[in-house]
This record gives sequence, structure tokens and C-alpha cells, in this order.
Amino acid sequence: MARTNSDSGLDVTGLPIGVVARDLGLSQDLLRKWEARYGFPEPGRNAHGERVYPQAQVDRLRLIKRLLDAGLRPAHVVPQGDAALRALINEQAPPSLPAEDGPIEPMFDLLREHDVPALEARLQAELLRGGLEAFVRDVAIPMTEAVGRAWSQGELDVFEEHIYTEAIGRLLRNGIAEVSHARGRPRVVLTTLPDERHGLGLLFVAAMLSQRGARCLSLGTEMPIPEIARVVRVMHADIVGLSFSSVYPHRLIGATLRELRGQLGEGPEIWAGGGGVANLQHSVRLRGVRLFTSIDDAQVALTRWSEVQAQG
Amino acid sequence: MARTNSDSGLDVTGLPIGVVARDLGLSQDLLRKWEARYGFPEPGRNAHGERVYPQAQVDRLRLIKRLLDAGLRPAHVVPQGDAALRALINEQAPPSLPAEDGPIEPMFDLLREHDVPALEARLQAELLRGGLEAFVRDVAIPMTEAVGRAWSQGELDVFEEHIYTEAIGRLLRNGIAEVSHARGRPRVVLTTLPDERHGLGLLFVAAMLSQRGARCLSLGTEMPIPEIARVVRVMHADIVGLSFSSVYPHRLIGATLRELRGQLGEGPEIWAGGGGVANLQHSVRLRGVRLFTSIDDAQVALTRWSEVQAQG
DNA sequence: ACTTCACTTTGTCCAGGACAGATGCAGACC
DNA sequence: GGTCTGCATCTGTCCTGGACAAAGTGAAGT
Repeated sequence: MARTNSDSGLDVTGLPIGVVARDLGLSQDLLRKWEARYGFPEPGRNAHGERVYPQAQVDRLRLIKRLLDAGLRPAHVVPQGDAALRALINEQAPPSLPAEDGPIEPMFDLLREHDVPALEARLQAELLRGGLEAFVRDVAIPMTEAVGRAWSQGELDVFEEHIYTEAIGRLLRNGIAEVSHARGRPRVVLTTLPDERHGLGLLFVAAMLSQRGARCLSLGTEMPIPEIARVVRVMHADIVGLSFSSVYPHRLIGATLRELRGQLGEGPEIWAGGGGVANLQHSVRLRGVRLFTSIDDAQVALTRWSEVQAQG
Repeated sequence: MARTNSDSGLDVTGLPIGVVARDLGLSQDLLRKWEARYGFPEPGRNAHGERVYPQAQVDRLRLIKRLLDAGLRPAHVVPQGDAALRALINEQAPPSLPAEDGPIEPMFDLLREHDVPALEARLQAELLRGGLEAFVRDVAIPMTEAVGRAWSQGELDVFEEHIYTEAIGRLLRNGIAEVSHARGRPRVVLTTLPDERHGLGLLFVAAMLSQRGARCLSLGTEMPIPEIARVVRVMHADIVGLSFSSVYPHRLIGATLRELRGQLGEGPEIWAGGGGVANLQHSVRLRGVRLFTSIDDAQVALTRWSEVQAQG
């Protein structure tokens, strides 16, 4: 005599729209519009007529979000079934796995075994072995990419990603603190704009630049634009470094960078990087903003900055 | 022949509703409802008929938000003018200023002068002088409260608060790493729920408990409830420590804690603390959840936990 | 190739309404 | 006095259905 939810005419197992929107990083309005325009998602309703999203639909939405972040268009993606979505993802992903004999693989295993002390020790050892710059290039960045990929494919839990972020963040901050000069040049302010919560990229850049004599001030994430302008003024910064992950809405990058450019005045340079910038249409050309697609670009730019300063 | 915005019949200087809502931590729906119910805010409209909030109204909304976070009711607060709001805030605030001869005052000055290296050095010295536990109780917590108070009164910029957070966070994480035992008991998982981005409190607790032999795993902020349950299961944690700042919506604390309690099963304890818990109505009694109003409660609870374990 | 321009797509905002859960208060009861 | 109970009010979130600007697309013209 089992009585399931579907027997009652109501699908009451699932998550409310507010939770789904927050977890996916989409607005409630947008979820409703997709439902009206593309027929998906198609949540059940609770006794009060409110949308209730089954877990399966939330999972599919996560795949959709990932493809949209990679630059595909909603009409091509949102109506697709699970199989088609996975096929699209396989097309997208360059299957550049980390070398099996490299340092990434064993650390990844430690993370999956949740052996936090061992993971931290291993990372620390790698840092000491090759120095900060090599550590960032050969360990931190590939490992972060591997973790991100594994997470988005459901092979890694959210908490495992958090464990990694905590560990690598602590190491990098300490590394930066050790090599940082109190009076170096240029002075670089590093942060992200509102709605961008991923700050690891900033640490990579801060490590690279600090190692080479720049004086980096890391402000963490989600700094309002007027506030960035104020810091730059107060601290007499030469450069503002911004990071955009691929989750950051593409359409906003151009507009917000222009806004910041306007508020900063002529002097300070703006350097922007991260996955969101790499996905950007090249049509977005911004005067007075340098776009980086790789961490090496930042080093090149730093060298050039120093040369120009020496000449001027 | 100056032509101001008001001449044109449109008030076009200000922020759109989306930005205001995000910056204040309020929903767009709520801003519109306040406007309809209480007559405030009363934004201008741009050429397209969209709300445009002048800076002055955003500032007043910030005062309002602060009073609501302290537990006042919207009908008493939202319609008030600036003067009345400031009066209410003065009633609220216990003017417990830091002792002038204590360690807080000079560090606060360093922060206001943006002398980051000196601030970090000073904090480091305090940590070495008295040890981790005294540092947390006598320096980190009072300083954090002072910074928060100064920020909410507009005496400190957002970026100055971020600078402080970065500095104190790095010190605490290192301190925790140094005293942490790989095999201590109890095992504590520390995190915050979604929508709660303030994680400093977790570091305070982690420092206290690690110092006394517990094994703390700090997962950072905004961990979904099912994910917390998974960590606890995988890591065989004895205790889940949660932090709620006063910004976290009070109404949600009870419901989410009950939800977590249900998903955790019988074994693990739940400890919750932070400004949000302190403001909570005592009517919210939760079985199987321990509420802390002070950092000392955590220490007491740890001692008691160890006793019970020894007996059992 | 490279602009121009009309057309389509897409995310956000709007109005006004409904309602559940919390909060506060008056009165009953111990 | 203290505590409970029921009721009215308050308050945040969700609903529908519509409008529109900015970004993206593609075809035609230079």
C-alpha cells in the first residue's frame, strides 16, 4: 500500500526555487523564464503551488550551467536531455589529463582519501623543492584545474574542493608573505568584483609578481568598484589586478571594466585574467585594460611595466 | 545654463535595484515591498521606468539593515528618517570601547593608516607574546568587533576591513596548523551554511579547540547541508561547528539547524555560535543543538564532551 | 575582409496579488 | 507572578504575465 508522491497529484520531493537559484548561481526570474521558453526545468508544485525542483533536474541544470559558462547559447543547451548535454561536454573538454608521473596525481589521491595532513605536507614539500614560482606554475595551477574539472564532473565533492582550497590558500599566502617586499614596485592591488567569489587566481598572480619584486596587496573577493577606486587612490597603486572565473557572467565583464576604468582616472593600469576572460569574445576590446589568458602574460606584462618605468 | 537631472523630470543618478539588493544583502522583492508598504526607499526612475536608488537612500538602507539585524522590526525602522535611525542605533550600541591602553587601539591606528606590514608584524608579536588562546580572546575577537563596529558606522572602508580579515585570517590559520594534532579528539568539522559568508568566527573556534587537543577541519564558508552531512559521515566527525553572523536571516537559523539535525542522524553533536545566535529568541530551543553566546562556551563544552567520553 | 543594419535571443525589471510562518498581544489559567 | 493559548497582524518570498535593452547573429552592401 505504498503511497508515492505522484499518487497524490503533487510532486513534493525537491528543492524550492530560492535554494536552487542560489546553489546554481542563477536568478529565480531566469529559472522561470527558461521554464516558459524552453520547457525546462519543469518542476513539480507543492501544496501551495510553489515550484519544487527534483534533484535530477537540479543536476541537469548544473550541466547546463557549465556549458553556458563555456560560452554556448541557452537555446542550444537548455532544452537538451542529459545524454545530449554529456555529449556536448565531451566535445568541450580538452581531455588534457595531468601526467601520471607528475606531482599532481598522488596529491589528488590524497585529497580523495581526505588525508588532509598528508596533502598539506606534500604541497609544502613541493613548494620547498622548486620555489614559489615553479610551485604556482607546475603544481598549484594544474592541481586547481584538475580539482575544478573533477568537481564539475561530479567526481569530487564540494567539501573536498573546500579542503583543497583551504590548504593551497594557506600555503600561497605564507609564500607570498615571505617573499614580499615592503617597498617594491609596482604596487599591485588584487581583488575580484562583486559576484565573483573565486579568489585563488589572485593568489597565483600575487605569488608570481611578489616573487619578482612587486608589492602586492591582496584584498580578497567581491570588492565594489568605487571601493577599488578608493584603495588605488589611497595606496598609490600602479596596477589593479582582477580575476574573473568562468562562472562570472560574461556580459558584465566589459561593462564593469569600463566602469572601473572610468572611476580610476588615467594613471593606474588594469590587468584582468582568469577563465572568464579567456572565454571572452575578442570583440571586447577595452582601452586601458590588459587582458591575460595565461599566468605567463602577467609576468611578461610585469617585465614590460618595469622597462617602461625605467625609460620614462 | 546648467541642466540638472531633476530638471529633466527623471532622477538618473544612483544605483539600479539589482546592485543595491546585492550590496545590502536584501532581495529585490523586499526593496519593492518596503517601498509599497512603508514609503521608503523611494527611488527615482530612469528613462526606462526602472528604479534608481540615490546614494543617500542606500546609506539610509544600510542603517536600517543594521537595526533589523539587531532584532528590531521593519515597521518600527524602515519608515524612520536618518536622525531617528541614528538615535535608535545609539540606544542599541553598548558603547564598550576598547581600553585605550590595550593592544587594540594601536593596531586599529595602523589599519587606518594602511600600514599593512606593520599591522601584520604587530599582530604576529601579540600572538607570540601570549600564545594562541590568549591571542584569540584578548586580541583577535575584540579587534574584529572593533573593526565590525567601525565599518558599520562608516568609519572604516570596506577595503580596510578586507585588509584586516586577510591579515588575521592568515595568522590564525598558521597558528591552528601549528598546534593541530593529527589524531586528536574530538574531531570537529567547522563551516557555515549557504548565504553566510563570514568565516572568521570559525577560525576563532578552531584555534581555541585545536589548542586544547581537538582535531579541527575547517571547510570555509557556505557549505550546503547535505554536503555537511556527507563530510561528517566520511570523516567520522564528532561535532559540527557552525557560525552565524548577525547578518544571517534569523528566521532561517531554526529551520536549517533542524534540517541539518535530521540529516546527521543521532551521533554527531551540533554546536552553533556567532552574533546571529546571540540575537536569537530564546524561544528557539532545539533538541540536539548546542547554542553558544560566547567563545568561552565552546571551551566549556569541549571540556564537558571529553568528560562524557571518558565516562562512557 | 569589414561595416551596417535589421532581426532574434536573453536576462532583468516591473506591477500587483497571494499566502505561510513569525511575531506580538490579550486573556485564561496555574 | 509566570506561562500557555488563540487570534490578528506583520513580513518575506513566491506567483503570473508582460516589457524592453543589450548582446549576439546573419545577410547585404562596400
